[in-house]
Amino acid sequence: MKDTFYITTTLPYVNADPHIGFALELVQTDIIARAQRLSGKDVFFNTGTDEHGQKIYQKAQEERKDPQAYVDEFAARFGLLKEALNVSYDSFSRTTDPAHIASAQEFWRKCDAAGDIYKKNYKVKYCVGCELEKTDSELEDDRCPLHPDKELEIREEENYFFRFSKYQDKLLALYKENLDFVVPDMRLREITKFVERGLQDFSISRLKAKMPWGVPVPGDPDHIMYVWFDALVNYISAIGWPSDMEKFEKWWPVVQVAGKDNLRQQAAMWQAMLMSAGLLLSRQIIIHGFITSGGKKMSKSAGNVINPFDLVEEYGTDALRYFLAREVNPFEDSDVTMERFKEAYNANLANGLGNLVSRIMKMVTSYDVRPELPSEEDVLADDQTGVKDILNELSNFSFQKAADGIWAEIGNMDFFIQSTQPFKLIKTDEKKAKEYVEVLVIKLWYVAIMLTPLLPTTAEKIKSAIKNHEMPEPLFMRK
RNA sequence: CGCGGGGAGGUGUAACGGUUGCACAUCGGGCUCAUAACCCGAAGGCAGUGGGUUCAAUUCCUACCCCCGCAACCA
Repeated sequence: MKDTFYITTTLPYVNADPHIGFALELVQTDIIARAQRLSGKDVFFNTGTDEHGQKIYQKAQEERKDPQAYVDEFAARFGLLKEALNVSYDSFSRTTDPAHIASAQEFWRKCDAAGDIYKKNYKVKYCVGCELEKTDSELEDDRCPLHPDKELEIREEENYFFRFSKYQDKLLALYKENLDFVVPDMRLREITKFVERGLQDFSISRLKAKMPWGVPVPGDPDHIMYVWFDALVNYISAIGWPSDMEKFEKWWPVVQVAGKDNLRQQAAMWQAMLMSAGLLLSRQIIIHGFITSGGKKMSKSAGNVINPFDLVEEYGTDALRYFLAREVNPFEDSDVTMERFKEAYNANLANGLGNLVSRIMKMVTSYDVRPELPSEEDVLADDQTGVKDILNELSNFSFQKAADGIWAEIGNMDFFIQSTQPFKLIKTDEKKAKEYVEVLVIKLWYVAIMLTPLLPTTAEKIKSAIKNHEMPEPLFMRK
């Protein structure tokens, strides 16, 4: 079995500040990456930013900025998530990077050589009121909601199209033969149904005269690649395709983590593009749900936006990681409110884990218990400790189940202290008391190792306190 | 008949063809090592509604009601 593992998030589009939905995707991906590393795999973890396209171009113009300066600024803001969420990515890909641009162009040539790219007239609906092109989903009753009294103009332009329709059967075969190609199941069913209904070729270029901010189409100076086409190629450009094929071969294929809004693009369009270019398909697509706030989609106007940086500021990195891993359903939409966050924080981190560490380490240090600890490597290799099971669950996206298992163990340990009462026994039977505390600290050692992918900093603090035989600072203060 | 997801104690949620589990909140008891934390116990759900399959359904099927996403070039 290949002992390398390549995983990536989607690249968020940089027309707004990072929000908690993307934080969810990053943390989920990071947990899997860390669990795989602990299991002994050689891991490559990619994320980055998608920086081309009309919306960015417009925004930059509105703010009277050079598009590159504009995206540089946003890329830096997304880069701050690395530290805020303590994510262990190996590569931060930006689609404006020259190597990526060259890769996207080579990819285009491959698809073109396969006969899958052709020119066609593309009809767009244009609202003269807004002076903007409109898509069907932006319209109400086939009219611009902002200018319902004005007729929409139909404008035509020549675009390049990708022969998506050609790959319908191959895609269906892929889904049928590879039942965990998309997880969860319901998303595989959803994409299968979608493809069964028939595919339309999609436009993959824009006129440069209208929208210059993108990757130039090879051999046609009048056209710019449509942002989707360019952005998807990042998954292979990030690992060296085509300039460093040795690196590419080492890591490809990829496990992709994406939101449910990205199902089609990742599980169908991108796979068809890979087929066209003659590359191996992705290994697996994991589709997470959305985070809602107060039962509603987060929006500035509703005033219910939850900013990941604010949560980290108030509760800390590991508290946010904990919440996203355990209190949020990895596949379904989940509601997040500040109340719920605080409740989960106090119950499980302050009163649960944090308090347990304090009570055990207090006894360890005052009774001077110095157990022999198995090495971390030995614990990871031992089937009996339950650590392996936890890592497996984390690798298989069962974040909640893994966390439930760890917190059940925390509960057991609190119960063990209560029922053996070493703090009382120390006065009458010192040897026995110390034996109990020794059992506890070894169990805590295992717990710390299990926690590593979920709460890396906290796990490190616990391990360090145990190894150094010292009372740690409180891990999570009550709020 | 466009596609898909969901309706469970005060709130939020998990699993499951055969005593509904967990967290928070509430009530009673215990402990003092600990972050007024921890442990034990109690109360609280006819599992949206009607029908069906089954020895047995919250779990499978079906109809209806309600909520939520998506419906392609919007990344």
